[in-house]
Amino acid sequence: MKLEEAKTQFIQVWGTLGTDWGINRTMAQIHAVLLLSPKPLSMDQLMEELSISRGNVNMNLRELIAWGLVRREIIPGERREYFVGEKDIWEVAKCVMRERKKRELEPLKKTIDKLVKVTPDPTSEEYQTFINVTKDIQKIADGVDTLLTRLTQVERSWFVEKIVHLFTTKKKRK
Amino acid sequence: MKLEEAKTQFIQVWGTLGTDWGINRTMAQIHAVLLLSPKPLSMDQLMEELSISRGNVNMNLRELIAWGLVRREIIPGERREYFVGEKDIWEVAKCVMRERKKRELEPLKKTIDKLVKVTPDPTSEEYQTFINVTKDIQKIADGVDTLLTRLTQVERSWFVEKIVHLFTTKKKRK
DNA sequence: CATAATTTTCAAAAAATATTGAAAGTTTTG
DNA sequence: CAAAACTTTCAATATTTTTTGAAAATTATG
Repeated sequence: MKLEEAKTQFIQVWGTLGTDWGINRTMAQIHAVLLLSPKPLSMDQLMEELSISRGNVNMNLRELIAWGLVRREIIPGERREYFVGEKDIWEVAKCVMRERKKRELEPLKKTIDKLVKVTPDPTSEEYQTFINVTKDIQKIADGVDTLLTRLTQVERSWFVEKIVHLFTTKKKRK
Repeated sequence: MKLEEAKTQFIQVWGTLGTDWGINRTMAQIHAVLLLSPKPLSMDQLMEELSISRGNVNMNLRELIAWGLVRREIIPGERREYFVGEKDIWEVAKCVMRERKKRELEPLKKTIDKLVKVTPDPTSEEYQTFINVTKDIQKIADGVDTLLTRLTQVERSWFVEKIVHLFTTKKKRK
């Protein structure tokens, strides 16, 4: 396969992945283009590459910067701004984990913590079910929180090489 | 807080969570209603509870069943069908992990496996970047695959109680 | 400070996604 | 097997999300 075709396919697959993850397609595609570019790119180059409007590039770049996946780069002597994507995919993954933990897990935990305090009524079956489910969610959410915190702390080499042994060790305890 | 209010809030927060995860709001809300119900519910009860149409309930229930989060329940002597939601949240989490692994991770891996075979051109900087990024994604995707496979095998008690120690053991190696 | 280069904003338009509801389909019952 | 009870489908509609593009804002340059 020729490089150009492969790049197109990559941009497409990364866009689909983004959509699956609730990230808009264009945002993911801009990220893909930056991932594959050895050099920083300007807004005009991104508009050209993806055939999209300036406003669209601008908004999605801002969002990518907020996620920590892209940063501005000023090239001395150049008037216009350039953008660089984080190329270490483990760093990208950690960014996404941190961001989603902050935006989704933490609000969930806050709400659930309130809900488990609902006025008790031990005779009601409805109450029992409610309290069981919410307390269960609370426990799992804590587990996910711990997992994400730990994962965002480990090095890429650890993740890539050691994760296979993660559960095997524990299983021996049985 | 009164139970009714708490239920409403729960349905709302679960719906938001669904939206964040690329699952449609109504599907998540139907799931929430079933989670909180001690008894199986009929389509009519769900329509009533969420003020949505029959067609909508039907389609979203079908999707929930496909995900393995809800099952049909036939009550002897009753003509109409009833539905029950899986209430063990760890089971719910495992369902979601399995389903997304199948729908997202596996297709990604398949495509990336093709893309890393792009025609080599060692002199091109573009080629180098492409191959570095795709091979990196390949490694991380394998790691994620392993992690998900392992996670979907462990018991809820393990996840809730032992996950805290997961990385501490490994860190001692340093 | 006036002009030019570039970025940002945001209302309007387009595209994508979700919902309705009525008709068609299916299963049960007498 | 006809009628009743219930479920499924899907074209039309409504809602939500994304994109555009031109005007406003900002920043650099002479």
